[in-house]
Amino acid sequence: MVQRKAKQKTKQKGGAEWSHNHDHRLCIVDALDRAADLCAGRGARLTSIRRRVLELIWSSHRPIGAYSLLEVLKQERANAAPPTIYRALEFLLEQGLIHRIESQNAYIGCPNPDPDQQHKGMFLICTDCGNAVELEETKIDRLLRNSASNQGFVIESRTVEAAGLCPECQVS
Amino acid sequence: MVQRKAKQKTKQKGGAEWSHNHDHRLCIVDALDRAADLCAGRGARLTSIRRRVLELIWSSHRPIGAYSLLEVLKQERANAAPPTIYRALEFLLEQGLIHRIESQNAYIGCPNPDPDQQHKGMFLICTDCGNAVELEETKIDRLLRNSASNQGFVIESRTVEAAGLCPECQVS
DNA sequence: ACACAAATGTTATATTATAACAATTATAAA
DNA sequence: TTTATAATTGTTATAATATAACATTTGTGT
Ligand SMILES: [Zn+2]
Ligand SMILES: [Zn+2]
Ligand SMILES: [Zn+2]
Ligand SMILES: [Zn+2]
Repeated sequence: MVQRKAKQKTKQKGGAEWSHNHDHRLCIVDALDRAADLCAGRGARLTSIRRRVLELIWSSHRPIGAYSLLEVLKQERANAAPPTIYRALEFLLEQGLIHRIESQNAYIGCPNPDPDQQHKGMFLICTDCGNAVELEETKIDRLLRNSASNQGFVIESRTVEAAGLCPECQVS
Repeated sequence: MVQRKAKQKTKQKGGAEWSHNHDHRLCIVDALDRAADLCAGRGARLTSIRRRVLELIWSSHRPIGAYSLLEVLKQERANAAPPTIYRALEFLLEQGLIHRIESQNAYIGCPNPDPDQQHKGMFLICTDCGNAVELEETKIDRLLRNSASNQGFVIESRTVEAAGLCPECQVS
């Protein structure tokens, strides 16, 4: 287990992400710590490339594209190429550490990776500032499963992405 | 107004789409008729290319990609090129006659285009047969809007796509 | 040290989508 | 009907996203 002290105390409240001025360094540190723990517990190897890509994804709360990541990574690692990024993304997705935003061909860190099973997030995405936050709405999930079930359909995975204006971007 | 006789009588019940053996010619005819009516009512021009692309999209209940459409269209119209397809898709999306399935970069016909406002569908997509059906769940939509609203977020559009097994593909 | 598997490097290519400008066609005013 | 105008389509090129295939290197356990 990686050294971590009083993680609970540093962890921020849910919804803090809409605040454009929160201390984002904590988001990054927490995400990398959780990732290290999860991978260690699973015997999965969070190599330096993978860790760095995860860190780059967490550089903001905005979904980021594969080639944007590549552009940055290339400055530190001259031989980085598309497969470098896509392999890291594949690993991080498998480990449930990031999610793919289908409507943007982009990737975002999962703020609450599940140790047991990987989940697919539900997102609110601001069309103005670009920030996205993950919902934890089991009710919606249940209702969707029920609707499907009424037609005899069994859901295995789902994509829910809502675009609109976050509270900070509604100048009113 | 295009000639249409007793459309109500030919129209199939909701959910018929999961039946792999329904009379799909009726789906196509209805879709093209409705499209013609809607466009006429709006002064929008359903040109032969646009109409043909819509027909090709309706050739099944499976989402179809732009380049698959192009492949077919090229056989009838030698000078068809990517812009030919993408312009038609853009028009059909604007008119609310088709939807884009984000998780597949593919397009599917809307079985119930709204004369007034265009909506974004919610889909159940079978991973086995590939068929997709559109849900009409206002409850889910309302719940999602409420969840967003609790965070001060205002939804403008949304993507809901659930993958799984349709009743016909659950061999059990 | 050795064998093996996993990860990364490298080159090429596939897939999806748009930009830019020219030519044609539909619409309606003169 | 002619003519002006806007909408649509043709055409060529390129951007953006993603994967295939195979070589090389690195990590892990024996
Ligand atoms: Zn943050
Ligand atoms: Zn915002
Ligand atoms: Zn049908
Ligand atoms: Zn099926």
